[in-house]
Amino acid sequence: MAVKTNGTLEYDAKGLDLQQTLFCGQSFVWRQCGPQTPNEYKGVAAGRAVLAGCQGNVLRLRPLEGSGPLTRQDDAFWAHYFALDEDYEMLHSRFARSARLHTCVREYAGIRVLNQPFFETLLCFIISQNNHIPRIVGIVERLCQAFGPVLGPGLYGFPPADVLAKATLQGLAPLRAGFRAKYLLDAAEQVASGTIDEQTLRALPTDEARRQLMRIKGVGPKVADCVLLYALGRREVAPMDVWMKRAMKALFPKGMPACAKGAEGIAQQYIFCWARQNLQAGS
DNA sequence: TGCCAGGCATCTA
DNA sequence: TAGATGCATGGC
Repeated sequence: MAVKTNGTLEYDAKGLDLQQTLFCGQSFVWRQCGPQTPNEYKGVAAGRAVLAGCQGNVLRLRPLEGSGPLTRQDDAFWAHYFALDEDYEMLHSRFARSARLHTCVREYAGIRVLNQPFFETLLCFIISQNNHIPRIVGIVERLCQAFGPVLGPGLYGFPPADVLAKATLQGLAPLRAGFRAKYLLDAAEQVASGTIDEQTLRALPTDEARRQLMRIKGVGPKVADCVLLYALGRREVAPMDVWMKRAMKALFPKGMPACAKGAEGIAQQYIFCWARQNLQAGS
């Protein structure tokens, strides 16, 4: 039980590194707090707004100004969001069987693959296509401000699908999302109408779930795999973007070693971060 | 100032 | 069916 009497949540962080996890490119909804609290981050997911910080091996979440105390429902939600229910110690020991993966584990041991809300993740990765991370963050912010619920002073959540589905292309123009605006509308319409249903996707085999996701305009293999990995808990898929391909080629010229099979999602999250630091500078 | 980005849809051969 | 091209916008 992580709920404290002062309305905060405290967890055994189990080695979680917030900086590595929140800013390695799997989520676009977290912001670093001011210079006074450099190790604290504010974020919103599923209409829940928190300040998150790690002290030693304690992950502490507290409500943002204007939102109420955190509850038992928040407790379960955030524990799963930060993957505190996954056995990373076991995964690390599996990765360590490969010399190269061992390096990834050593450098990025604190990275967790987050379990993010489905519709939010879908929108974020539609926005991400052919785009830069700073601009993705900006578009997401404007999307929430324009269509999301007010959670506190200057604080907005993601718009629900039915709200966004009622918007028009003209209405989305201030987001400056470019050609992606029509894709956002199609995603919202299909989710709002039930054509795309999260629970149905969860029950489907991964390949079929991917096919269903790709019926949304603007969702191809890359975006679908990101949604499968980050929102639907499919750890066997890989978001094979440019960096990933480069990293895979650099790390595993003869293919992924057998020891990493079954955990590629997490392994590749490590590789992704390794690639961002090492390949960006060197290639 | 111009290239190009964590893709995808559409067109053409 | 595979390869080429255009897309909106803005970061760098």
